[in-house]
Amino acid sequence: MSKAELSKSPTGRKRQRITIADVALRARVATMTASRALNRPEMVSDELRARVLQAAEDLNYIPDRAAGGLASGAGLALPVLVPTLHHSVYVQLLEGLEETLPEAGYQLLLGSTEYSREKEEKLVEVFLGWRPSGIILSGIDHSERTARLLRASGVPVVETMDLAEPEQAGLPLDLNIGFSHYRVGEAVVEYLAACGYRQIAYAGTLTELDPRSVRRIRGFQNALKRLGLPHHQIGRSDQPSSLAVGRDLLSGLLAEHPTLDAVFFANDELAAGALFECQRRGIKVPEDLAIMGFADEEIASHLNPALTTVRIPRREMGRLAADLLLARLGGQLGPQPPVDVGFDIVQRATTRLPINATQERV
Amino acid sequence: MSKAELSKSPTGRKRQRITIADVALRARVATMTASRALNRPEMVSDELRARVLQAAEDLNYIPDRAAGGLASGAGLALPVLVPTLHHSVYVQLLEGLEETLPEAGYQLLLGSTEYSREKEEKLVEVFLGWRPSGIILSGIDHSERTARLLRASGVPVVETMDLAEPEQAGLPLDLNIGFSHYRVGEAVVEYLAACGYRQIAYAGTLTELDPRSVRRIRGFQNALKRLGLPHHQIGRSDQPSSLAVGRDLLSGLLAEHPTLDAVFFANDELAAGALFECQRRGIKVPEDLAIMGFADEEIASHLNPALTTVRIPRREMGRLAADLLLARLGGQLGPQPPVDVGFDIVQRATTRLPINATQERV
DNA sequence: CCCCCAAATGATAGCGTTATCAATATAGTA
DNA sequence: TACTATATTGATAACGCTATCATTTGGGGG
Repeated sequence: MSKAELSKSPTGRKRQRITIADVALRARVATMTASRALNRPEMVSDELRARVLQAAEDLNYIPDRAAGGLASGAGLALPVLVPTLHHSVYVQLLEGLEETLPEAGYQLLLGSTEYSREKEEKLVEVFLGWRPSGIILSGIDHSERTARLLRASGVPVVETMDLAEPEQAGLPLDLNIGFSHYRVGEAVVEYLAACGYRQIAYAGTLTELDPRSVRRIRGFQNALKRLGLPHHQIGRSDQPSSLAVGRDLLSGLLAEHPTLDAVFFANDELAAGALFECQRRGIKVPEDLAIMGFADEEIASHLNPALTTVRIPRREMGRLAADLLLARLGGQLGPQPPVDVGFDIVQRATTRLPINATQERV
Repeated sequence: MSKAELSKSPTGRKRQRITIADVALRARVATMTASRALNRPEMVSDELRARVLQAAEDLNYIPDRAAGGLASGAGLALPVLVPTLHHSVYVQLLEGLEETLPEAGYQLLLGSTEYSREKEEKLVEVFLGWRPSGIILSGIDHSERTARLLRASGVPVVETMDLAEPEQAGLPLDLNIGFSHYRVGEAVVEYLAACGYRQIAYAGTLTELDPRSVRRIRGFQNALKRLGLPHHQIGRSDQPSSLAVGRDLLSGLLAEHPTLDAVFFANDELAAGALFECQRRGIKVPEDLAIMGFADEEIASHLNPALTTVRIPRREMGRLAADLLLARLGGQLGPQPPVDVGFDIVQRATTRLPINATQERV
């Protein structure tokens, strides 16, 4: 293919990319016909379509999505914001989204907020510049500006991994699918109490910063109060969660409250770290101390003893979020109430069996 | 702000987005001045700049990156392809990239290939449509079409996580920073042999499909041969790697080769699964069986006993890849030879100490 | 006090596509 | 055979932004 064959720009601006005009030229058709041959094959005769396709292949033509989007007004991008990629929960949420969205023609743009509202705000601002068709957020707590920008943009929003309660005025922003962290906190206490534990602690990271932690702890404390159990034992760390932090949290709690009989960790990674520490110290689980995790990541079922935890349907949440969004994008899905996907307590071997209960699941 | 204040389109095409024209109108300046006030503040007088910024804020204006990119010819996107997000290795590689690239104004677009060349090809095609400034790939093995499209596009490419050897003609595509999987295979065998192990097995997933595995195994086998050790023990699985697969691989290998004294797993997750299985079966590690992992993920140092593994500088690799790419994008960085970041064997407690050696690192 | 240069601002023309509507060709109908 | 409905194809004008070049403004030097 010679340079001469390229369509040339009248002005002096740089010009290098193979454009649809080049393809059309080579196929001896109008650019519009080339565009149609590529995007709406059924509108073009077999012969021209073949010529265009061949020309495109010959020239290694790749359509410019930015230009296409500009012209058609169609959205191209679908940003997804997650707090971190270090928890398999979010990776699996993504997988749920990826099952449907890309094949519907949307490009997922990933951003991680590191649990920071400021970062989230910045990312939302950046991504809104990419003509998104919609946007998928984790959690329902956002900065005022984030909410304003999103509302002003008119872009459909899906908030996942948390549930807006009816009493939270103005929430959710738009679509919402998730589960109640408050109720997780409650349910865990109820479960541990049913197993006969009395000195129950909570241990987590970013306990003040992450609103989900805050609500989980609130549910946890309220349930303790309701059941007449002590409620002052909260292990906190401002580090991002890791096995090492789980270990430290356990050490800290045991140092302060030697009489603890159960600890609920904010995720399985922390719980696993704590369990490793117990192994090292010779603390028997669950005889000396019960441990519960959260999220049911793969490691939970492989630990020795296997970790009792809370299962959340994250892949399913991703799928449902995708479905909701597609329905909205497709047309006539109006405002929807929040969808509660719930959660289950997965009983394994780091807690003793509830009194009057049989094993729920392994 | 009333609808009437919006600049209006002469034709009947849909029109809704707040554009820079709206901002300019409100600030009573030309659109070009508004553009400059936003992008090259120093070129505009204080007064006008203030008016424009205020107007933009009032209108919740968000610039359309696609349009901007189209007009300026500047690249906006920087796609990163990784095989999976389930291994922290790749997440940390990403973190290394994120340290520099976003603040240099580039938007990272993430794609996961699931170790499939076909998926990679498709993703490359999609991403090339996004006017990328560059593109970052994992591995040096790509389909013929992938290579052709990339070359035709003229976009700078960085290949990471693997190293093109001089004898591999035509490789790398462009920039390359990584380490040699072949030499990892060799080094592990040499290390285990130095510890006195004789019956050494390799266990991994996708051992035929993933060229990195293939090369690692080749290095492994060649070293065995060179040292006069048996070389027929390879555990394979076609599942994506997981703790469960690690456990199964261990069971399979032990069933077939009861005399094994050491197993090298293709990653730490597999090794951890195997270790959990040993705990369950009462197999003593390293007395009855030595286990080695690969990648030095966080869990390695927390397992009991702590896992001997191979450390690869993935965050650093990400940083260096970013630096290389920025240098290339910035201007005059020409062709570069592959950069070898190397690897280290991290000696912990799942292998016995090498004869005539002291502990390297904990 | 006039001229020239630099700084600031504005007008215009694309960037690569596609929506829209006009033009042409084909086929079917009366 | 003339005429209209239908299927293809083509020309043109946006989409929202910025590069480029023209115009206006404000001084400093002669």
